[in-house]
Amino acid sequence: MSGTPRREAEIYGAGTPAREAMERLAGRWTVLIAHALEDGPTRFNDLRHQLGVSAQVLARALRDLERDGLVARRLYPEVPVRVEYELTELGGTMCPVVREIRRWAEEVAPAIGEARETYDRNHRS
Amino acid sequence: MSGTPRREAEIYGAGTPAREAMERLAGRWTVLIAHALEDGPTRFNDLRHQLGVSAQVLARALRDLERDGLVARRLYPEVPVRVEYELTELGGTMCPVVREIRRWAEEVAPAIGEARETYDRNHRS
DNA sequence: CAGGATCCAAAACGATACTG
DNA sequence: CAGTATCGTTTTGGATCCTG
Repeated sequence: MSGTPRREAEIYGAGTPAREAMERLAGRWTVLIAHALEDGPTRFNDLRHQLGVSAQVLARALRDLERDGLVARRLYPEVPVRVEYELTELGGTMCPVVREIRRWAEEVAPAIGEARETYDRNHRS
Repeated sequence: MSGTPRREAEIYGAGTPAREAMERLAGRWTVLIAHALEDGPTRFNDLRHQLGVSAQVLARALRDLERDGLVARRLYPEVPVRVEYELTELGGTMCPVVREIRRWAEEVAPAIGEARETYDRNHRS
């Protein structure tokens, strides 16, 4: 299902591989998953719990990442089954970027919260 | 490093400020807008054309960014009206991060494209 | 030109139920 | 445990019309 659902205007770099890669990183779950996998292989339900996301969505996100060669899926045929996800070498290149994003987020979170309050206070109906 | 079941850091739970900031940066338009504004103030329709997005969506994205104190809106009461958007000082802190993201995207785009083709070929229904 | 208002289509999400 | 299938809901984006 996650084939090529993209079809937008052809501007700037839209449609180019670089923009697609950018949009992948900017995807809603990519950064969170990458951050979670940074510490090593992680099981499906662990991931699910950490991100607070439904199995449905997580499965699809992981499949998309696997498709892009950023994440590897490893099946251990035990009983019960164990499946671990880990960053590929390519996926590992996201780590520094993700770390930057996270650092930025922590740094500006308070300021953003303040700005938002101010905005809401002034822009009330 | 491997085999160490450290669960030291629980990922940011949904609702925390840091995660919210992270999700804002990971938002679909934030990075693209930040990148466009990096070169200086830009007009609404310029932005619109560069991103290839509808006025509606752009307006909403810009308003959200303005609310978070990342972007400033400047109105020039000329005829016709001119409105320019620019990064605030807070918003400017996104630039290094965005640059990193973009650099990463360009670097891995070919590999991702290849991985995707391979995946699709092997996983063809 | 810059956007709000409205309506509509498509995508994303979540909950539940079910399978290997 | 690790998913898939189905369904209903929510979110998101686009198109069109309209205003200052």
